[in-house]
Amino acid sequence: MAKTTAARKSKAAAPRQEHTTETPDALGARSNPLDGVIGYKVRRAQVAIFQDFIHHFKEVDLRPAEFSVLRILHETPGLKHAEVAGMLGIKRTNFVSLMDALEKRGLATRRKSGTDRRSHALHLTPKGEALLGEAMKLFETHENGLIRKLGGEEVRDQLLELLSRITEE
Amino acid sequence: MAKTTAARKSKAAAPRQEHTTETPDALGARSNPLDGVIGYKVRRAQVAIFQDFIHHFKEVDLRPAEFSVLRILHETPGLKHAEVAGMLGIKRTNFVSLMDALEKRGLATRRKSGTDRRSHALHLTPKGEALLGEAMKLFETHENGLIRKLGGEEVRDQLLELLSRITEE
DNA sequence: TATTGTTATACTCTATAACTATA
DNA sequence: TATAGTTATAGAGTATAACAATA
Repeated sequence: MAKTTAARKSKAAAPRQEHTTETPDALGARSNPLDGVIGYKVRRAQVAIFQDFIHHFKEVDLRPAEFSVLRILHETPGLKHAEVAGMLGIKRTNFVSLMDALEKRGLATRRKSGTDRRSHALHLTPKGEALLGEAMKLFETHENGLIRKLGGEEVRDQLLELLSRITEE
Repeated sequence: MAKTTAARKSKAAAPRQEHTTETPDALGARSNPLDGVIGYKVRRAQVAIFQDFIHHFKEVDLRPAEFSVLRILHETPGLKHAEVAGMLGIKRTNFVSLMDALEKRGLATRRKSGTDRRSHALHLTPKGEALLGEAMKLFETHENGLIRKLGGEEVRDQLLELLSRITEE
């Protein structure tokens, strides 16, 4: 691997394993000084995963965020806009068009809440439940492909745990 | 529902203790069915890292991709558009405006190549080298913060290795 | 013919301000 | 006053088609 530029000295105790992977100088991928950069690697992985997702989900025409909304509303029906947006990690203002699209396709609905007439209780329609069923099969294929690449479910769990350390605070 | 989201008892990846955070059902962060999804976690981590990057790089006004270009041209001067774009993982057509901005700020230059007059040899200016020097210090701070969160450089290397398994193929 | 840089364009994702209707 | 949903808008990031100069 590429020894991130200079400073790599701190904590002399850390055993420096040499890791002799001779990364090939392929087409658009010559070895570059970014290979040891966490953000770069995470972004490249995210792009690769989302592309694979889109590829697998072509027949149900769902993007990652849309699929996530369906899953959330399936697991916890009746949530409000702000709640679902929060779980997705997007602004509530950007959730509107997302929910519009799902409603327009007849996959989800907004019901006026009885307790607070400002908010909406969000639910899947039967058609939404049916499409989610289809989508879950495609998701299994997609996710299992990733798990296989990683080396199994335990490695997957290990990766998720490491990523949580970055996200948590 | 998901079979993949089951079994979650793997031992932590690295030399780091159990960290008994009883994940609070905080503001926009109630426990949700996406927590075991690789793509979701990777995306959340990527967003968090980039936000932290932007925050640290405010005083040099460089976004991740721009900083990456400076680093690449510092390490390997004379590369062509298509080569740098390939290392960044973006289309060459989208690299043009990125390079335009760097050139307009006087940080990098395009020189006509002698061997192939279609292409440009890209170089940093002295001003670009100087700004990169400043930026590298900010980068160290940013990156060291991530490494500390992860639990050390070995854990970082472990994460990079797992992410490579996804990207490689 | 193929490739390099380029323009134009469009679509997605994200971010901010301000409005409305409720509370 | 504050909150939930909404609209409008602007900025990045990414994708495709097509063109001129050069190979």
